[in-house]
Amino acid sequence: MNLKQLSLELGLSQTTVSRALNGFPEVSEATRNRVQLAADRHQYSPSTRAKGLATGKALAIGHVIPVSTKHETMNPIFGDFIAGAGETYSRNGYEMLLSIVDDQSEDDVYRALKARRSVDGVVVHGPRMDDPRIALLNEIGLPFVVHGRASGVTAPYSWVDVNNRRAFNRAADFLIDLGHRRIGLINGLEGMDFAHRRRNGYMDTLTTNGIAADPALMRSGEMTEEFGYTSTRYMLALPNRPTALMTSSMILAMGTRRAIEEAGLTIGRDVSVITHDDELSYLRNGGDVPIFTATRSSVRDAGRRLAEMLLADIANPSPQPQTELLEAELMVGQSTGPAPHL
Amino acid sequence: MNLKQLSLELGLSQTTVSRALNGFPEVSEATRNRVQLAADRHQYSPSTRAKGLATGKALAIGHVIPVSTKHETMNPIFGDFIAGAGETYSRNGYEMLLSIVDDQSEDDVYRALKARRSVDGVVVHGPRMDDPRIALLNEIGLPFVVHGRASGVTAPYSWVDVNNRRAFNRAADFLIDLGHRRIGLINGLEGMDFAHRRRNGYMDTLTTNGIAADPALMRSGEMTEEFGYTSTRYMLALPNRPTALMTSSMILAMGTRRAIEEAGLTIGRDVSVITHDDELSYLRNGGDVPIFTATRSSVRDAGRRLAEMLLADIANPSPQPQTELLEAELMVGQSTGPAPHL
DNA sequence: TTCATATACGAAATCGTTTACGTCACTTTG
DNA sequence: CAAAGTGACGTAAACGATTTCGTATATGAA
Repeated sequence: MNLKQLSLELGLSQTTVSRALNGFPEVSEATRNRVQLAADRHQYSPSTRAKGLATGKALAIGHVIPVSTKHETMNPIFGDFIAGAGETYSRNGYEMLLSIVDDQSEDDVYRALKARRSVDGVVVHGPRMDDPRIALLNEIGLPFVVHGRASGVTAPYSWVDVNNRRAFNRAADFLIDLGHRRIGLINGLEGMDFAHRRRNGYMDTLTTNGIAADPALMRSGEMTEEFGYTSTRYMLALPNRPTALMTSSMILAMGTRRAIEEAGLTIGRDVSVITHDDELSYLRNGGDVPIFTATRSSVRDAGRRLAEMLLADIANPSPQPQTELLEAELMVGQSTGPAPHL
Repeated sequence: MNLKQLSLELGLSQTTVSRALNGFPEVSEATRNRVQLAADRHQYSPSTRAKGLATGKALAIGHVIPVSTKHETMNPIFGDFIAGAGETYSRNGYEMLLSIVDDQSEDDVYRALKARRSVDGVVVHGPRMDDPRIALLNEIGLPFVVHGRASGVTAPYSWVDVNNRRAFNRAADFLIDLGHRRIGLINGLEGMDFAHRRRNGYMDTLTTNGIAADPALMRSGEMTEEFGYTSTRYMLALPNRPTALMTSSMILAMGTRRAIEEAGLTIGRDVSVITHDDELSYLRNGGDVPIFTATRSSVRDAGRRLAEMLLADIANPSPQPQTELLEAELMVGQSTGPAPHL
């Protein structure tokens, strides 16, 4: 069923039918009702393609998900993030276009999305330091919001981010208050901006408290369970092993737990662990009492907020970019305790 | 840059330019080259919307991801699955449209996708037993392929699935060969078709070997780490506790491991564990020697195969549906060993 | 020479919407 | 009572491609 057929059946012009359905004032309430009823009856929905052509809007947002070429690894937070964003989109009549792309040819994807006019805006995932995508998107004039920030990029841009630095400040502070002095950090890949900020937060707090950062206690890599395991194993084998560990994700923390238990040690007694928790739906950090003490911030919520911001900017573009910094709360769980006397 | 501008600049008609770029024979090689060069120079790409209107194809595939309303849980395999499918799509010039939807209003989404003509086909995720979506899609005439199967649905349909039954047959056999008689199963939600098949595989093998299935040793629920933990904890507290456990996912297995270790037992010695492993990129099951003995089947690969099947069917529709059954291989790891004498 | 046949290109319709202008019959208003 | 609104609807031109017919020129055969 298309507009022409519908208007023919109603004995009205396409114009009137279109106006009736889109809520324009110059149509009487009587006909509007008549049109609406007929539309419902035939389950009429305007073709997105035709509508897009006519209005110049795509009514779609693009998400470009980078997949590391080396390890074919994709960030597990991604699913929950788009679940949040998707909610907002469908509530506003937008669709979500997904591009999975190896980090090599990412530029081309953005250019293609622009050239083919298939989206009204895009979300930038997993920003790295000095990320070139921001300049690119500004250049080609495609509205965008970044999930995270890109240190080193001076041009203004919109973003939604967690206060990674403060989160890791607080986590480190908490451990130091418990008497820990040897604190390890198992972090994401160096180039990733969030990893950079977390490390800064961690190191700041150490030096503020007169603790020298030890390179042997700082590892960064792909955030897999295995990396958490091997890193922890390595650190626990050090002559002067850490009494506490901070990890950048629940998945890493699971690997950490495996290594700690394999070494015959007990979490929260021999080794304290604090992790960052994105509140992934299938990795709930326990019930009332969290398993891991964690800096917690819902990535699904971030998706919602970011989508709202992007849609708002598309609806009426503003020259100055919007930003939103989400705070992570520190949830004390069973994985931390006073520093042991080694 | 659009077609009109490009053709104007070249001093050709839109027809010729369009034909040149789409590889039609009735255009000389000389002009074709000239056109191609100009198109590249201006980074011209046809507008998907206009192209879609003209051709009647959307050049897009829809993925409808159900999110359980109760627990807001989304299946973690989803990310890797679409990573696989996405590869195939972009190689064939297709785009991927994502709809996150609570399992209540799923029907409406399919109808809307059809009515608005925004996709050429859809992928059905997470089929349940007697899944009504298959009948619906057949009724509204939208090409689709199911990731998994739906027991109880008699109408023919295309699918790509893992041989869940055989996988769990083999896992149970392996445990029985090791001398285990008390074998627990921690499975996905009852209504899910894969869970049903896995349980059948498990029970078949038990009865074949003269072991009565014990309801206390069979749990099913959302496949979260926590469910794995609580289920295992419960089973280990039984008077006649199991010596082996089978779990339906790596995430469940992690919870299982936590419970086992918390109980002061050792995996692979006191309690053997076999899990199904979808080869999620961030949950690699160890290196050369797997951590968990597992029935392994790449969900990313399934995504690739399914996408190819769907595109093929769209290109030239065939009356009889295609199906592909992927076998899982049993990888022996460190989590299994001979049954202990209790 | 003449007619048929390629070859290479163009004019205009088409896809399904939206929307800038009309238009026409009734009120108002001075 | 004539001019000016206004309310309710219609005509037709976009939007940016593809595609169905044509058409002009060159080529070959009769």
